Parts: sequence; C-alpha cells; structure tokens
Amino acid sequence: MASHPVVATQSQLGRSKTDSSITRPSLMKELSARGVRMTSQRRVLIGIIQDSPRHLDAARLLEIARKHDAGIDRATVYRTLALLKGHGLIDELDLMHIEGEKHFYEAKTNRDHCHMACFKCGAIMEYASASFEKLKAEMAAQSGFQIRVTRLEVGGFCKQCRKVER
Amino acid sequence: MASHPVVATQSQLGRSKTDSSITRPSLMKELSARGVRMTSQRRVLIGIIQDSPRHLDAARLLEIARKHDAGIDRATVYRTLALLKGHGLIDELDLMHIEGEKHFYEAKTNRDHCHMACFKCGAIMEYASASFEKLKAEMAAQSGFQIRVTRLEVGGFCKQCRKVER
DNA sequence: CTTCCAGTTGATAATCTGTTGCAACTAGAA
DNA sequence: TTCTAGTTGCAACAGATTATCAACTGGAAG
Repeated sequence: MASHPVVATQSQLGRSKTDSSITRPSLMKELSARGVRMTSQRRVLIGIIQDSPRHLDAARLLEIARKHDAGIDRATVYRTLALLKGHGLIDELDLMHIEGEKHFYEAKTNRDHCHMACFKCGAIMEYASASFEKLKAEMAAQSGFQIRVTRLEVGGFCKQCRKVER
Repeated sequence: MASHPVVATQSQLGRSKTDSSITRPSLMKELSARGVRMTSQRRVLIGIIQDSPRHLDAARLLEIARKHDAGIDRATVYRTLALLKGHGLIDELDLMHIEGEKHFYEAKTNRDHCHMACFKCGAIMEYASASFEKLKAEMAAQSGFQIRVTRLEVGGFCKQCRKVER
C-alpha cells in the first residue's frame, strides 16, 4: 500500500501504559464547538484524519478522500489542513524529509511525542516521555517563551537496521 | 536588511556561560581533510555560512554569494548545501515554517540546541541545556535507535510579544 | 419550510523551493 | 604541463502549496 514502511510503535516506550495512554479529542466536535461551519467535504477529510493509524500527507489524504467523495479538490484538502492547524487540532510533521518535502499530519494527542525516522528503512517510531515534558517546561520557564506547538524529530538508524548493517 | 526580525540569543539560557560555550569547526578545513575538492564557489558559500550570525535559506545565501561572485548559480548553492549536509557539517532547520516552506541552515555546533520561533514577531531564539542531552540519551537507550540528527523546534510567543498582547 | 449571505468549494493558473541532464570548465594529482 | 574525475552554469523540469474567482451551500433568521 504505502510506498514506504511505517512502523508506529505504541508511544509508550518512556512510561507505564496507564501513564502514557493517548487520547484524541473529536476534531468534529471541537470545530463545531468553535462555530466552524461543517461541510460534507470537511466531514470526510476530518473523519479520515481522525482515525488514520499512520501519518498522512496531503496527496494521500486527497486520494483516500476521493473514495468517499470523488469530487473533492486538492485545494480543499490544503484549506482544511490549514484550518485544523490554525485551531491547533493537528500537528504538522516533516519526518526529517525522509520522503521529500511534503508534510505529514496527525490529530493532536493529549501527550506530546516525538518522531524518530530511520534513514535506511524509512520506519517512523514515536516516543513520549516525562523527560520531554520536563524539557518543555524548563524551556518555557527559563526563556519566558509561551510554547504553543512543539516538534521534536530525530533521524538515524533503527534497531533493526543497525543489526543488519554490521 | 532581513525581511524578518531575527533575534538569536546567546544559547546560554540553560547553562552557565562556560559550560555552554558554542564552537564550530572550520567547514573549509573539515572538507579538505576529507578530500573534498575545493572550488572558488564553495569557498565563497562556505565562508558565508561559516560566519553568518543568522540562519540562512538557500535564496538568501545565493543573494549574498552573488555579491562576491556574480556568476554563482542557484543549483550550485543547493549542491553545496547538500554536500555539507551529507558530511554532517551543517544542520537543516524548518523554523516551524514561520516564513514558508524554505529551509534554513547553520554550521553544526559542538552542542545541540533547539529553536524557538515567535509566531508574532518572527524572532528565533536558541536554547541549549543538559536536559535536552539527557532526553536524547534516554530516547536512544530505550528504543535502540542510533540518533544521527535531531531537530527540536517550538512555536509560540516570545516574552516581548506576550507582554504587548496583554 | 423558505430566504439569504458569509463562508466554502472546484477549477485553473501561478508560485516557490528544490532537482536533473548535459556540455563546458577546472582542481589538483601525476 | 597534462589529464581526468569532479564541478559548474544553464535551462528545463518536478512536486508541494497557494491565489483567484465564479458558482455553490450551511445554517441562522424569519
């Protein structure tokens, strides 16, 4: 299916399962609550983003959306992504440009996490931990900066690929 | 000069000055030592990157380079950036896409640091701390991932802009 | 249940960042 | 000085995202 392997681990590496449970608010409800007009196109797009198990880029999102509504336009996809991003409901990722310049998106979770991209096999792994939260708090406290969005991405080689190499 | 204000703080927020002193190896020497052919164009470009006080994108780099050598081509800029990146001598930044999709570059320093981008005034602040190092070590240890490059960027509002707002 | 309009959409063209193929050029080893 | 692999400039290309604008529609008001 996808042209690159994507291995999304359970984001629980750094903590116990109960502590790291990840939840997402309903994008649809969030938007309605803010008085944003709901169109059929938005319902389709948001539904796809909401329960996609992997990170989507605009082109892939369009592709999937057209299975539900063949008339959906590329511009609408970008406009909807911008809308969600503007409301802070999705996070934008670059994934270390492992697949070119496109951006990937995921519904924002209650817990920030970072992404590790393997330069060899293209796997994307997620990692959340209390240390990350602590670092953010420290940064904000020491600089007086009010953090709204964070993006921590690392590139390198995953456990598998390190073994294979040597 | 620059179309956007850029305030690069001294990257010493998280530590004492002596501990956080940032040094850069000579890009020119590093390349020569690795047997990379040195051309006049590369000398110009590398010189600019080496001592630029702010983050440069490809277009701006080209613009400055042409003041030294009017014939330098865009492709050469991109090729030189790719060369440096390939040798791990520069870091590529997105700066939260505050100025569009372009990438920014900076000579790699002895100490990883992250970038905080103010959505209001466009200021870019740097932040380095031991907590960041600890987080990286923790990530590598717990996931078996071998980290090669890291990029931690945060977007929000700087101290100044928070005051002005309310 | 209709009216109505600000907000939204599709189509298309345009922009912007970055890449590629190729003939001419040149660093630097012999 | 000679020679060649590595580089460069040019120009065409590619992919992601944005702008423009007429036609359409969600949903509040009546």
